[in-house]
Amino acid sequence: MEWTEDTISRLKELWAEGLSTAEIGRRLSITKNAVVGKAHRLGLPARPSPIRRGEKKAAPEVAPKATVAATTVPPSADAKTVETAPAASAASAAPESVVAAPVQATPAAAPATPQAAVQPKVAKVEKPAAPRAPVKPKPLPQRISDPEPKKRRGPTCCWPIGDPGTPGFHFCGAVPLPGKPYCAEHAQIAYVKLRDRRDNVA
DNA sequence: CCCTGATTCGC
DNA sequence: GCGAATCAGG
Repeated sequence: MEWTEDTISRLKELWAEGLSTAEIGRRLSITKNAVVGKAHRLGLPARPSPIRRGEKKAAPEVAPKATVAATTVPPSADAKTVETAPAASAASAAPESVVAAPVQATPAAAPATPQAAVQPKVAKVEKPAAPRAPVKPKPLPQRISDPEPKKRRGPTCCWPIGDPGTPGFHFCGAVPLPGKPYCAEHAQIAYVKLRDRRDNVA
């Protein structure tokens, strides 16, 4: 792996987005190990790791202090789902780019590439958590297509290009696939099967 | 089993 | 420096 300025930059970016290492790896076409390894060497801030290894069982200190410790939970959350971070960040950062991607909200809206849209695991994402919560008169999501034909600024691919916060940063801007927030080119790398990944010890 | 990230260690 | 192998927790 050739860690060029560009790839490193991209790594940092995605890492900061809160994507999982495997997810980043997929994006950069490398393994998660490579991602983690590099991230570590770069001194990137470690993200909430499930484990803690090399445990030195020293003092059986029970509860020294009840330090509140504001657990900073990055917005990684659903990185593993079908959609991936760029959309999220794009939605929040994009000045005028279309609304948030309705991709996962409307599975049927993406018949183009069933490979990604029809992940069985996606089902778990939708979980009616509030059983007794009164049904909210949720405002219906406005569709992508512009209601005003006259000022029809079509949807644009919101794949991030460059480093957010830097002058050159922008979004792809190409015409996205129907029902998708990305153009054909970026959709191809944005949607990856959960299976068939390179990190499961082939 | 699947996932996750961290560390180790041969290269 | 690199990353596969390994470890370890959910």
